[in-house]
Amino acid sequence: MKRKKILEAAAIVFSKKGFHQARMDEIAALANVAKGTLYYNFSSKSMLFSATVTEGLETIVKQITEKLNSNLPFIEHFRLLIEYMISLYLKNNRLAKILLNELSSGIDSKVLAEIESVQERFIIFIADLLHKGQKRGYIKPVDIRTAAIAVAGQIDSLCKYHLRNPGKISKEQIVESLFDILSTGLLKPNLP
Amino acid sequence: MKRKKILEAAAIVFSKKGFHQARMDEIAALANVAKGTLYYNFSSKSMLFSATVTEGLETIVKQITEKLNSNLPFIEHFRLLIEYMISLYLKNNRLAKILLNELSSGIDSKVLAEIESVQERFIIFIADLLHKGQKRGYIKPVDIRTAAIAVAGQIDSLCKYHLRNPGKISKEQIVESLFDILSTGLLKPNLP
Amino acid sequence: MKRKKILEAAAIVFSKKGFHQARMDEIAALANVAKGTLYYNFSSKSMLFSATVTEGLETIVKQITEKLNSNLPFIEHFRLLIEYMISLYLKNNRLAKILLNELSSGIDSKVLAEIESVQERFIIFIADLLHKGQKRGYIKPVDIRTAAIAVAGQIDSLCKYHLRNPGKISKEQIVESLFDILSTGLLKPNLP
Amino acid sequence: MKRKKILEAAAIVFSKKGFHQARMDEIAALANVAKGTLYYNFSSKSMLFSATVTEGLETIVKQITEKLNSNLPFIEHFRLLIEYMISLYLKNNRLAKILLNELSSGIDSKVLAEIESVQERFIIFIADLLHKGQKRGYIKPVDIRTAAIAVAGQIDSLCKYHLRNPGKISKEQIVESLFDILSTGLLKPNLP
DNA sequence: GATGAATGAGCTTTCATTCAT
DNA sequence: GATGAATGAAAGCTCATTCAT
Repeated sequence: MKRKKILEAAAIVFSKKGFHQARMDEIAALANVAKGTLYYNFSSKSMLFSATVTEGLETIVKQITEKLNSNLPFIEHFRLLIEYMISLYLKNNRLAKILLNELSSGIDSKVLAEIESVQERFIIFIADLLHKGQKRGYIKPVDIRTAAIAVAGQIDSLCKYHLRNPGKISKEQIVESLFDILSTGLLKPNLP
Repeated sequence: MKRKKILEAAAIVFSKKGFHQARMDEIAALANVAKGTLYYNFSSKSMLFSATVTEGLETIVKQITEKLNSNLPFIEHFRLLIEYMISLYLKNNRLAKILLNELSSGIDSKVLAEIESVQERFIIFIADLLHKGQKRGYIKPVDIRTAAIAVAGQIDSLCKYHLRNPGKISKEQIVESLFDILSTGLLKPNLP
Repeated sequence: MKRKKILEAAAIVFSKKGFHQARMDEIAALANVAKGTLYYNFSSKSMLFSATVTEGLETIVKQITEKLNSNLPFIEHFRLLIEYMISLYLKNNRLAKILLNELSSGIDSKVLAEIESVQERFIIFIADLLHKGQKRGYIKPVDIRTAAIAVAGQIDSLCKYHLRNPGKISKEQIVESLFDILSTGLLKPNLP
Repeated sequence: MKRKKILEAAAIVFSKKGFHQARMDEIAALANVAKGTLYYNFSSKSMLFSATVTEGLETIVKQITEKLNSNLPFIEHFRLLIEYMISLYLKNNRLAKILLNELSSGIDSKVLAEIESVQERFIIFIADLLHKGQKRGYIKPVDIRTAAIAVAGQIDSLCKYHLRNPGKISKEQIVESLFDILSTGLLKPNLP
């Protein structure tokens, strides 16, 4: 029905403009729906935003989890994770942007908390994957949560750059660099 | 005179609220200046934003450069860079946030280009530092620009997390983790 | 069937909120009926209001008339009238408020005329009772219509005050004061 | 300046339409002022309403008090009070209507309290006058507050009727009837 | 007969910008 | 140079009304 059309339009507009710059008029027009219909389905702009983000994360996490149920050696697993998260970001970047960025002031504190919890769930999801690798002896004894945040930050900034400057870095380059840096770091081995 | 007071107030308000949520009223009040005075000194909100960001970067770059003119061994240099950028972010996070984030639509395209170029200059600044390390044989032959972006992304996401969840990660932890990951990566050495 | 449920709900909501503040949603919910059903039974909000008021007055007038068909001495009759109108107002204050107050602009002029005529009928009803007393020699030769309006006004303001400030004046006090003032006035007799 | 023009326009519109039906657009147009100017001078519709009522009462009370500083015999004083309140109502009926009527739900509770306190002050003002008469032996030992409310109610309903049905009752008739009823009541003296 | 999802005109409010002083 | 009262376009939201089922 119209609810789904609205959520799709909302994801597009919110991710392009951010919460405050997004206009209900624009979302309505894009969803091909009257403005009142937005409010018939969602009680406010904040609630629409919240729904957009929440329902979006479910989709993403489900997609990643499905892909990673393989039984590859860990390194391959690790590379796949990076590759897949980047693919998802670029394909789905509307939501990713929101997930990793939008925390402007001025949103209902209730909704703000909802968004923060969604972000937290995403970080936890990455941390879980890293944790498994650590238990199996593949990952150094770093703080897992910190590492997860760092990974998310790198993905975000590289993908944003890619999207902002089309052509300057290819997707493959991003995956390669990220995998390289995350695997063995930036420094040459055997330094004094 | 008033111009300086305005820029200081603008930096505080813009970084706390972002471009669109910042209100000229608030900036004027904080600068202890009449609203008309903002327009006497800057032709529009966009231009004030542009000036704030540009003049802010100069300060930051100058501060970092001064600190890094030492003749330490590269590894120490590298650690210092990370440590100092994080300190600056946390101290000065107002501007850092803008530098690393704000790219909302709705800004005059002229000003948008200005902001993008400021961001680019910051990336280049990091890339330059990495490049020197590479030439001197300390850094692996990765793509320097990609690495710079990744470094900026990690700093951004870790610092944001730190600010959002006071107490969960200490500043020292951030520096240590970042240095560790960036130096030698996440994976244990000597894996098959 | 549903029509009656709607009218009951409408009386409650209209008298609590007044015409303009009452919402069709609320009436429908209270009547346990879909919003469309309101429009199936009444062509518009104005017509629903009109029906609510008109059918309400009939009930009230019928109730008062029944009570007053006694053959008491006029003074008792008069006191009873006052007492009963106040009881009705307080019990039924939903409609009374409308009858005595609601004349906001913005109602269809047709409906407005209907309401005015209902109010007029109520004033006439009181005037009739006074007129009978006058014919039988109990009431001074004042203008009957004016007196009726004054009586209605006193009842209205005292009851409103009673409802607004629970506990400050009891119902008995209202009846007593009103009866006293209306009977013999405020001034002491035998004044120069 | 514009503040005064706005208050005048607001009094006209609020009293004609009531709080909820009054439109900020209409007030702005009547005051010959841009809509934004309303909000430059008053923080919200509710606050504008509050200011209109409060500042209006001051004027009215001042006017009545001035008139009543005479040293006439009490009966004349009493008649003058009635006559003057009615004149004021009819002349100034915009505010009087608000003072005696407007208590719709949906106003900020803060403002609602303000209005109620203004109404209370008006009742107290009448009660004071009656009290003086009582102390000097002119008024029967009725409950003063109740009497004041009854007086206000009569004035309100008679004046409303007068305004609604131009020509049916003259102003003099209203004064005469009210004075008569309030002085000696409706009943003939010397009844069994 | 009855429903409720959908509508859109119209409302209050915000805020960058202007301009007379 | 500096002010701040005034502006008006544009936003979020409400709600009587309609109509396909």
